Amino acid sequence: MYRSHSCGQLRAVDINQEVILAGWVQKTRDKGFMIWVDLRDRYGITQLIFDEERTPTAVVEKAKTLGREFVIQIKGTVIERESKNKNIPTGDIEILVSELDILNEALVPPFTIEDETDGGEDIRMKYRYLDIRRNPVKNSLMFRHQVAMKVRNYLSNQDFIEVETPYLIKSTPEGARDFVVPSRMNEGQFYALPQSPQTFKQLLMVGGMDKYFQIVKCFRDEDLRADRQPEFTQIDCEMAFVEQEDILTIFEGLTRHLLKEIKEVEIGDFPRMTYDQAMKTYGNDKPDIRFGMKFGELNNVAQHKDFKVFNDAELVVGIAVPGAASYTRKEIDKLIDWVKRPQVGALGMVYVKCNEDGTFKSSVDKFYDQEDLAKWAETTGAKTGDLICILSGATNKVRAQLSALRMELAERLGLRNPEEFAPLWVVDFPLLEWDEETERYHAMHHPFTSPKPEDIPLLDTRPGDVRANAYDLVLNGNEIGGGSIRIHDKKTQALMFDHLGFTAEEAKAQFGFLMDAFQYGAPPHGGIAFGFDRLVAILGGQETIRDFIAFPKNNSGRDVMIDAPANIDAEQLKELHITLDL
RNA sequence: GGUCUGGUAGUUCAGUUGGUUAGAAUACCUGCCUGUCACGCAGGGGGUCGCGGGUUCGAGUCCCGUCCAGACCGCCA
Repeated sequence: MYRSHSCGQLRAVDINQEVILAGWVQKTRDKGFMIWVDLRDRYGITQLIFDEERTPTAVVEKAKTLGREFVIQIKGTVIERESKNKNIPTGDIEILVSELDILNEALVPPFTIEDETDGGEDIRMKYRYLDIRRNPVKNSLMFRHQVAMKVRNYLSNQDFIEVETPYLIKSTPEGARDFVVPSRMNEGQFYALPQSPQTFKQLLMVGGMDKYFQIVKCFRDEDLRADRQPEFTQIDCEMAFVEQEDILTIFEGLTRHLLKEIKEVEIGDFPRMTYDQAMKTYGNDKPDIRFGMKFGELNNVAQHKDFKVFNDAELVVGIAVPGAASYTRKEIDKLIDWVKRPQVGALGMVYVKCNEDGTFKSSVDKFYDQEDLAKWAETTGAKTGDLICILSGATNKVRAQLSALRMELAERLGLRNPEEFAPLWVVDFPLLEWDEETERYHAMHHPFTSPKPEDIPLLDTRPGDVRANAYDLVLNGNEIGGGSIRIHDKKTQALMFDHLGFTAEEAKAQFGFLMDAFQYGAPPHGGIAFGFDRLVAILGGQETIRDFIAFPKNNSGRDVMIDAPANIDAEQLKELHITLDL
């Protein structure tokens, strides 16, 4: 037997018990007459004591050789501490050691295994197995497990069945780049790893599985971000015989359940907002509604004077930044520099200070009088003490820019409280999106999303205005889920492929299996997929998902621990009939 | 593909206008210490200043190139 108890288990009631513990040496405190060792495992820390009078000399001598992260096993007696430690659950007791076995020595780790480690991101990723010993990472992984269990239980209780779908599937040109896998047995051919199990879950609906879910890995060969990994996990769901309303209800229920169970936050009905409303009010299809700073469009009250910049702009729009009228000239200049960075790309920013005495001071006083500025304040909802920040230009660009500014200011003003949760549904997404590069429309969601029936006539005349039965669940400014009611008949699907620029042959080659299936009694169906890593991170109060993934990739998509990707040897390439052209 | 920031001891960082032997904290090693728990005290070892080139009497510091890391933009149906 390696251990009778864990290192987080023993309490005052266990005093006088003989125990066997095993774990890692967190720290030794050698006082000469006495040695204390903090023994750590997943469950906690228990203090061991070796002393001259009560511990066999040979054992004390061995204890002196212990280094950080040595793996040891001890036998001893639980005793009451002379001076207790109120900071840890096992702080009332310690183990008077009688036997000590060093199960494995350890090199000195390259960083400290403590909550506040001295190690940087890079070194911790290289030695991720050591990083996982630290509480913040260990707890994040355990937290992830908890969320996964709640999701499984909830959906299972609602009659959802978890079905595994294949990872080796077929590449399709739409959407993200595929990771491809060469097939040895099928010369010159490649599998692709799924970007999502989309078509398979639809086929499960045709198969009558009715309510399906899967916590599943998905793969996209695109550049990474703090909240984006090339392999990531989705809670993938699909239901048959449902309308949009049914899906929103069930998965609002799931989200509410998670917030209640995990965060003990009770949330009523989630607000809903159309895509158009979200873009107009927040410049963004995933608005963070934990705070205000709603957009005020100022065209009507700002394009009647000689200010050319505004008069030439498609959109003039501002936000009221609470309490920011006190910003100095220098601070405002820095803000203007911030919006002019290439990442944001504004050409400039007009501001209005709403003074405590009710007057306004703006950067465009030359053009506008107090009456004008008062209207701006009214439109943006600015109060005295606020600073109105105004951008102008092409509608889509300006909205994106002002949205970036809004988020940045909220961050700086501490309005993005990670313990506050503000979910909402964004609905009525456009079906199609114009792609400048390819100069054609492509599906905003994916090509299986159904258009709103009443908008179908617009497909030929104003394709950009066709709305889809598509919806996103947004939490604190993050898209945590998205889905749609799918097309379930061959005719509509063919119509969609046609409008997406597929020839009938291309559509058949790539999605013929789905079109075929639709001819054999496909039920109406729809679904949703949640970004599980992101959901867990947000519930855990973080924006970066890496600490919630056991072995994440770095910014360049590398696993620095195992050093992947890597070259393969000539023999493997030959077997796959692949020659490299580098 | 682009913008920005960074790379100096095992680790996290400081390093002035270019100027003596490159510092601090922590980790590590040795010794001391009768209740430690961020133990304390004394001492010690530890550096290809990412890499390559250039300017200069002299480069961690300035210039050019390059590699790596991070954040963001593009991209992510």
